[in-house]
Amino acid sequence: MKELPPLPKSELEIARIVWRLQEATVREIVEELANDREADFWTVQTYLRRLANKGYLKVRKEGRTNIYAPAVDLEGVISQVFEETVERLFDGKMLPAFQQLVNSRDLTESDIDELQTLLNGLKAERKRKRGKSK
Amino acid sequence: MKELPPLPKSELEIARIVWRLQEATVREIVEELANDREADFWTVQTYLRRLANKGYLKVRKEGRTNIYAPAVDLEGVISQVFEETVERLFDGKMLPAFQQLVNSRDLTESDIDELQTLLNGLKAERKRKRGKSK
DNA sequence: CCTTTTAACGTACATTTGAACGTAATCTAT
DNA sequence: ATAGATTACGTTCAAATGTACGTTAAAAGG
Repeated sequence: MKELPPLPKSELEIARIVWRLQEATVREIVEELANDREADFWTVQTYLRRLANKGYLKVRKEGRTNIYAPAVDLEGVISQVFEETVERLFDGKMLPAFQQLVNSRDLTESDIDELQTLLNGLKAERKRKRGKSK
Repeated sequence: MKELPPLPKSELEIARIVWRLQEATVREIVEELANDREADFWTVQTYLRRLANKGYLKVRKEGRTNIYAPAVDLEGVISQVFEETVERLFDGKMLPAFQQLVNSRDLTESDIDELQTLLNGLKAERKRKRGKSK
């Protein structure tokens, strides 16, 4: 995915709501936010316009109301932002990031089992790929 | 750890160098940075002053030169910043963050084994704790 | 058709962040 | 002792970010 302009915290928060709703008006997003925090209609509207200008969202008009929808893939954006953080905090190294992730939580054995299952699946996938490439 | 003011990218970059060197002058940090990027003495100096004012670093003077040293624990700061990101991108959920971490890398089998070993150790630790609490 | 309500666009403002300088003071070299 | 080099502090500036409003226009209601 082409790298888009930086995505500050509040814009990311708004963008994630649009991704979750798949499309939304300003009013709908304001209502969604009201559950967590107070946000003026005008503020949200500005964020949405900035996101559209940056290329994260696309807009179509219905009557006088703008409908905002994702213009890029959520996974790609999350990946980009997260990797930048891992790079910045851990020089991109997975192990310390992973340690930070698990050590800061009270994991149950079943949580751990779930992670191990994931890793086993990854391992099997690597084996399959290697088998095929030989 | 008491929550300190936000730590922007460039300040974090400088702070990590101080943590690595354990203590440093402006000049030493500028030299350290020169390997990666161009940075004016004045710019680094400003960042260091901001970090000290925010409580991340402490300062002592030797002659006319300030020596900067960490005032808080690196782990605590990394944890705070990383957790904020996981909260923001994944609503604090470990599994999607973990998936993002491993799926964006070409992990070898030995990488995966290393992660498994870590998780096994964690599991054993959980068992020991539970045993003791009974 | 007129009035009221509400949304969009352009714009404004404060703070934060990235980046840097000017002057005074201190240290080093001669 | 003086000149040159270098550092600190206070300050400055631009861009980014967080937040919000005013006027115009469109839709809804009467």
